[in-house]
Amino acid sequence: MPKDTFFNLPDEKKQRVIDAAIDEFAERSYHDARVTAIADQAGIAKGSFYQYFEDKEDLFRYIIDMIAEKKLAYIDQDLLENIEAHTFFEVLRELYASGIRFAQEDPRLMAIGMQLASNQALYYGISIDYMEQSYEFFRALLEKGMDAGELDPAIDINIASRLLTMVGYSSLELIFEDGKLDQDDMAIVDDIIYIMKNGLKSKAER
Amino acid sequence: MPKDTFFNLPDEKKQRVIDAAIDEFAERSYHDARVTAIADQAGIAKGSFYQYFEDKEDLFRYIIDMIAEKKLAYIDQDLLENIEAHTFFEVLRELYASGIRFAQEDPRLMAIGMQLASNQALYYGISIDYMEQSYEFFRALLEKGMDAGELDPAIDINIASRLLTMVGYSSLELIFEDGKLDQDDMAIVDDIIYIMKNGLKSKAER
DNA sequence: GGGCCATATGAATATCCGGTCATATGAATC
DNA sequence: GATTCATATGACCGGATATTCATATGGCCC
Repeated sequence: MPKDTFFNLPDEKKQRVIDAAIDEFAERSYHDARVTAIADQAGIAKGSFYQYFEDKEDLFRYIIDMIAEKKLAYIDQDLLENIEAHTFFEVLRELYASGIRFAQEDPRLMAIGMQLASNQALYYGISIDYMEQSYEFFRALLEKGMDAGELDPAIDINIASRLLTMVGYSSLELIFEDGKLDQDDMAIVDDIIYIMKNGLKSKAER
Repeated sequence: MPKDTFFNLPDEKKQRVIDAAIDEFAERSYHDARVTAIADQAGIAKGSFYQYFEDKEDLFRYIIDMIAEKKLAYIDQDLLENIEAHTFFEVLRELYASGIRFAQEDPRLMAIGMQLASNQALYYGISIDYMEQSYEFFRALLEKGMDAGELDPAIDINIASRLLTMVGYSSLELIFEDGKLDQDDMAIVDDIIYIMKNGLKSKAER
């Protein structure tokens, strides 16, 4: 947790520090990110940094928590509250779509999130929780879909929940491959959903 | 390329260096991996390290190439040579299965491979076209499967090839979460193949 | 003005690491 | 035993970085 000194800062200055940190962590891994660069870009003295945060990790965790919170906010709240009124695949589509909206809004946050998601080994304690949360969410969603008869009962829910988490991240990687985002992105999501829904097998062979 | 001095080493000593390197690169990212730690663990002087390799990157590439080669060897060669005689899903199953056999044999090699595959951004300057190769392979496989009428023609081959690559890696991550899943590893592969083949949708709704 | 307190500062410190180099070793050859 | 050559060694250098600390600043209350 950042120190009181940080929270007491004028909003504008606080924001400068947060912005500088996001820039640095988006460009470099946690270990390679430099406190000096963050302080410089924020226009504060290096010493001040340590008046605000215990250490580098303190800031990193703060930023990660902020990203997680922000990402959650991109999911259509109305849909989340009336989840019963939607089909499994509608909800899945909205989840993947919200990931894309989030990435479009601030690619830096996505870059940080992807690092965390894809390289857990490097961030032992820090990332596991968020992954776990995602599994839990998908598990609940899959169970509901199964109860409603929407899903094939032969599916293993544990495996499917992990698969859907990974596929969600894959979609973001796919979309970011060319470096730019455009309206075709939703088409990619729909292609992915199509595969997850119907499988690869030709209809003739079913 | 390592220097001649390295290749002239007695096998036992060579192996000690390789083992130490694998341990270090499995635990830390390329940038965080320490030449000193590798030399120490291998029981050689730091100076000797530079008699064997140009620099850290030289050793890293050597290890990566070794892993790629080893991984390829885990794929059933007979199946690869007679690929025409097998269905798409048979080949897919064997590919995923070989990944698992490889990971079981030496988890350290998998850890290094996963790092590379999932986060090339961390290795600025060291571009390794590992992933691209996998896409290409899956693309060719998908095209063949589509020509044979095994696959749904509505599938986007580019997207599917990336998805299959990612899902392959997901399966490895899945089997590494021991204790959470009470099935044996090949059963996990079969569950994943089932989903990729048939999709999540219930048969009643098709 | 003077005392108090939170905050700001950046030079200094401590640590770590990749890579170099002068020197040592030891085996083979004559 | 002298010479040569490949190999081994670890102290050392240069650079980078996180963190500390003594000092300075500036607002606030009396």
